[in-house]
Amino acid sequence: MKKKITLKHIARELEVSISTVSKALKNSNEISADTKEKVQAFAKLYNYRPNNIAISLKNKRTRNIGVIIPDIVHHFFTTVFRGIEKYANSRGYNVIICVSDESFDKEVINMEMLANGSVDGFIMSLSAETQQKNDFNHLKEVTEQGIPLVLFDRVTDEIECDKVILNDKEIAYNAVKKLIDSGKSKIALVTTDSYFNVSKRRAEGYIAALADNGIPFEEKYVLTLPYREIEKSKIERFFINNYIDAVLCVNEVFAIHCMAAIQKMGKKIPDEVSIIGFTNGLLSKYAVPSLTTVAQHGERMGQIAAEMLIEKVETEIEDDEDETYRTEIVAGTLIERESTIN
Amino acid sequence: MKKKITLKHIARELEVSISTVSKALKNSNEISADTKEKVQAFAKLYNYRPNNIAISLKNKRTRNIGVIIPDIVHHFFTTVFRGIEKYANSRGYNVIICVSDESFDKEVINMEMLANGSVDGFIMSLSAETQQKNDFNHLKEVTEQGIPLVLFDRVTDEIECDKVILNDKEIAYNAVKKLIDSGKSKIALVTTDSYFNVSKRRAEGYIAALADNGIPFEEKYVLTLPYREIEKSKIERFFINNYIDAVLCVNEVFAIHCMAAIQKMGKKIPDEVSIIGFTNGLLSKYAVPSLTTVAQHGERMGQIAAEMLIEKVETEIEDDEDETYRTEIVAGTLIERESTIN
DNA sequence: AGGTGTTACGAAAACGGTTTCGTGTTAATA
DNA sequence: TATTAACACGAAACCGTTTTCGTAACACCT
Repeated sequence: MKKKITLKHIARELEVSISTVSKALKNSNEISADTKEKVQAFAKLYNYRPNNIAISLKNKRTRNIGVIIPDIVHHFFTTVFRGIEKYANSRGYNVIICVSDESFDKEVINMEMLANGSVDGFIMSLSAETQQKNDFNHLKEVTEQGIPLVLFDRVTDEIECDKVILNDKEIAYNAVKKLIDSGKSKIALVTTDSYFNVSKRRAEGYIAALADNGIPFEEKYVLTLPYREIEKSKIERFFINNYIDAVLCVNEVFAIHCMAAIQKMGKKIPDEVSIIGFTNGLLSKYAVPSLTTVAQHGERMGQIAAEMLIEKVETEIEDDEDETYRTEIVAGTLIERESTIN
Repeated sequence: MKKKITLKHIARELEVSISTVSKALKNSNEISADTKEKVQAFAKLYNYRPNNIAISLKNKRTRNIGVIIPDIVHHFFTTVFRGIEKYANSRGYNVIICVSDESFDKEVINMEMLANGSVDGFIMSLSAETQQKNDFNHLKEVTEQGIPLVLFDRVTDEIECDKVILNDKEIAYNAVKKLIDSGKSKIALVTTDSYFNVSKRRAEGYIAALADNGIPFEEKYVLTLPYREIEKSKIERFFINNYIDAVLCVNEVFAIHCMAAIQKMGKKIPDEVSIIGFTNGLLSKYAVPSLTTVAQHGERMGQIAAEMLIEKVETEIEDDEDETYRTEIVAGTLIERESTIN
């Protein structure tokens, strides 16, 4: 077993001091060409690599980014994560990931674990429970310690920090507009509980589009589903009890379920009922008929979040001047497929 | 901005030594009850938390696990990751994740980055390129340094370490057997290039099942597709040129594509053509007809991998006794849905 | 009074680096 | 010949912990 070699070993072996070795490896011009060559050759031979932990301790910078997301087996979050990871890596950062599993407590524990020196900053999307409780003290504590934080998708106004979100309202508006333009008027909204900010914003777009086109908003056309454990029968009843000719769903899985329920009733998609979902994942692409959907550009969101975070991490903030925070809005794209009329 | 408080701060404030503070916080009985109380109260008041990095440096243990996977936007890998993360977290470990993006070079770079003190051990699944090149020196170097490594799913015989794999051959055998039992005999295999060990093992099961049931193996019934960028026309031609009544696909996406091609020809699934895939993801569940598939139990695989790794990480190996390695085999489960005849 | 034991604490080394500053040696300059 | 500057290197502090070891102060026993 070859143990890792340290500066101390090299120094002892070459009968120089540790400082000399350190400087020689950094090509410092304090050190003679001779010595540098000797040290560098030796280091190369024994494959010397500096210990990251020691460097982190010294520099008070870990080059680690903490990412906290509600779920990892989830298309949108994984695409965002890919964007983060790619960009962070290209900048020499590693990513530590924690999954809150939609739980407030886990989110808090994970943040606290990572906040004690393990990471230089956080990128996160709030858990369902956190949004419901509306308790953001763990975020406050972190930012008060001067640790940068970037929130994406599931954000909150309560915390001042950089944010990346989709233009949820506008794109939902556009989606509904498209349904209306294709002749639909009995348009349902299938959504989650309103403590999801994202769903709330999408609902606003839905309502605005109806209003602007002279279609009355009807409460009964809104179906609210739990985030997990969807009851098929509830969906089926909804479509049986309401005459509906188009549906906007706030995610892909809801859309697929709606599609199944509608097809089960013997209605044709898109002619009798059109469907638009959110999250341009595999399901939308491979569904039969394929699903018109809002691409959220998760990878781009992730990259932007990582850019913003690293920017903050790497710029020393002067104590006197106040921080400024940005909210970056990514425009969704409506991907038109077979579930809507062209 | 509240800066993080350290032992030194507490010591100065309370006019005791750093060692006393450290011991007091650990409830050492070297310290008087009075002093302990004082220190602990102060620490609590100022919300003292020890610096992870300093502890890591001191203990030469990071409580970080490095996970290197080929892709993150991939159902199977995310489920495995979830298993790893859950278990690791419950044991007080954090997970640093790197994505090799199926590239050998990235895999090497990522390993080297993490091997210099950032993690206590690795869990990984080989990139496509690594399997193709058959070059595992980066793995050797890591294990030679005494850093534990657990390989899952895409493993190699070239490296001695703990491994977790699916019973690919057996479960493929069972799947094909099921197709045969339901009256099928023209059974196609849709697979990836054979440098994927996983595909190779599944092909063996396929061939064995045919042989055991007196069905001749025919090369022309094997369709090899690239891992990415699938050409639909190639699949369609395959089914047009060959009379086939059942298909075994080594993954879900291939299965969905086959299904589309078969349906396009106007053939009925499962009566005219039955399909079985691997990876029990959303696609299989929500496809129409829904897809019979082999559940790989990714989350369990992940948990087992994490257990094995942490076990190795936490047991000091005596230099004299040799290490022993295990290969844990997880039994897949055939989930029967509508794409096969019951 | 001398020896022994206990209690309660501090000094210092260690983990593996970086960096500042001091200094001995040599060469160039006045 | 004395002064100075450049060069090449080492000592030591520092990052924030843990842990070993030494010891002052006191009590107890003979």
